[in-house]
Parts: sequence; structure tokens; C-alpha cells
Amino acid sequence: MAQKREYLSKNQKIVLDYIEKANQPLKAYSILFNVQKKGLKAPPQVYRALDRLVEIGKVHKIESKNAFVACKNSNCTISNATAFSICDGCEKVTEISNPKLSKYLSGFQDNSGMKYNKYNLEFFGLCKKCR
Amino acid sequence: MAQKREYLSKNQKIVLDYIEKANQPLKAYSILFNVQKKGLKAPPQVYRALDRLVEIGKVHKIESKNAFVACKNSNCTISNATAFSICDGCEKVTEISNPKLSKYLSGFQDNSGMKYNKYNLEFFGLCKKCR
DNA sequence: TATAACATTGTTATATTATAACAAATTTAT
DNA sequence: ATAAATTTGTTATAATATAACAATGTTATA
Ligand SMILES: [Zn+2]
Ligand SMILES: [Zn+2]
Ligand SMILES: [Zn+2]
Ligand SMILES: [Zn+2]
Repeated sequence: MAQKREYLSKNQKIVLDYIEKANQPLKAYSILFNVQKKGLKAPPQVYRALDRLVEIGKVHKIESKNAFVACKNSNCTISNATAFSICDGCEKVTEISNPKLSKYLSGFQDNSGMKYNKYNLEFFGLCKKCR
Repeated sequence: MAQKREYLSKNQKIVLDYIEKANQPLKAYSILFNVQKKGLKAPPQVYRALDRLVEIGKVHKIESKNAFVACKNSNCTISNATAFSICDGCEKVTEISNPKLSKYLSGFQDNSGMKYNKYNLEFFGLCKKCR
């Protein structure tokens, strides 16, 4: 059984700090560029930190944008049930925190025999400002 | 108003034919390699065809895998409401066709003021064989 | 404290995915 | 027939992500 630290390593903290300060999804290479002054010089350092942060649910990947955003859902320490709202106009991304929705999806079953333990949902549309 | 052909062009047909023969998601460069004998020599030719096929709903992109799969949902001529089941063991991907689910999600609203017109949902888990 | 086991970091190189830009050919509308 | 629009072919390059391995740091426990 591989043990894992329950605290964040130096690089993980640097990357998380930077992502948390942004209130929008960030691209990996944009993060890299911005944490170079902190000593992270090459892509693997950023991608490794991101992998871990995503794994523990501190950060989510917006798959349709290849971008990373801090979790805004304080009771979402696990990353196995994520839903986002994405504006096609201004690209604003918001994490949806809706107990009914998550309950519905977490309990979803079909007749395929699949046992689901994770989902990611991305909604697209236009926000108020962009309509 | 940009007019668009309602039939498929030569390259679009070639790419769609190939994707429809596979019963699994395919990567763009694997498609490229396999349609080179049909004359499509470079990435833009494949990506252009894919873009269009996705736009008209004949093909869906599995965002978490950067892969493309033919639509198996005959009444889904539009591509604005997609749901997939993905096995983390064998990587089998199935398009979910569940009227209740799609009705629930198509009608989803929150208090953010967003007007949703599209969603993509990816479920992950283990299929019968992989458990 | 030693030291072995393990996890993290630093580093270089490379793989994979996707698009920009523009000329040529084809198709469609007038 | 001609103009407009779309599709295609082509080259180059951008953007995203991982492999591989040595060096360093951390943890457990002998
Ligand atoms: Zn979250
Ligand atoms: Zn907007
Ligand atoms: Zn479909
Ligand atoms: Zn399976």
C-alpha cells in the first residue's frame, strides 16, 4: 500500500497558492511561467504538482479547456463528483455546488452493469452579461 | 449568415467511415495514420473533418481522453447533450442514452443566471468484466 | 544516530495534441 | 460565365503532456 503524505509538498503549495489566487481556470504553461520566479523551471514540476492537487481534490481540471481551477467547494475534499458552468462568451467558469444535482448523479445507475465512482459534468451557455 | 452544406464532404466521409467502423474512441493521430491510404496526409485535414463532424453531432469528443467516437444515439442529431460511461479498467466507452438523465440535465437551472444550452457528462467506474 | 525505504525534486529530452497561415482546387450561387 | 464561398492540400509551428533518470529530501525503525 503506497502511503501518501497528508500535507502538501513545497512545489504543490507553490502551485496551489498561485491557482487559488486566480479566480479563473489557468493553463499549465501559464502556471509554469508564473511560478518560475519561485524556482519551478520545467513542465514536469508543474504537471506533477497538478496531478497530485487534482487527485486530492484541491484543484479540478476543466477538461474541455485543458485548464485548472481551485476547488471552491469546501466540502468537496474528494474530486470524484465535479460539475462546472462555463460561459461560451466570457469563458467564466464556476464550480456548481448543488446537492440535488450531485445526489442525482452520484446515485445514477443504468443497466450496463457499470459501477460508477466518479463523474465530471460541464455545462455550457451564456451568462447574464454575455446575453 | 454562413451557409453550411447539409451533406458531408469527401474528407468528412472518409473520417466518419473510419470512426464508425471502430467501436471505441479513436485518437486523432491514429485516425490520421489510418486514413493516409485514402489521401489525407496531414493533421489539419483530419482535425477539420473532426471539428465539423463534432459540430453536427455525428461524432463526439471524449474530453477526458482526447479521443473521438461515433454517435450511437440515432435520435441525437445534435451534439448538445452528451453523456458517457467510461471504464477505468478496460477503457471501454459507451454513450449513455437515458431519457430521464437527459431530461433532468437539459432542464437543469441554478441561481447563477446562466442559460445552459449544452452539457457533457462523463461517468467513470469499472465495468462488470473489470470488477 | 545510522541506514534503508520511499517520496519529491531537478533536469533534459521527447511525445502527443492541435492550430496558423496561405495557396490551390472544388462547389455553389448569381 | 463569373463571382463568392467552401473545401482541400501543404508546410510549419504552437500548445499540451510525459518518459527517464539522477539528485535530494523525508520518514520509519533498527
Ligand atoms: Zn470542488
Ligand atoms: Zn459570460
Ligand atoms: Zn450522440
Ligand atoms: Zn472494463
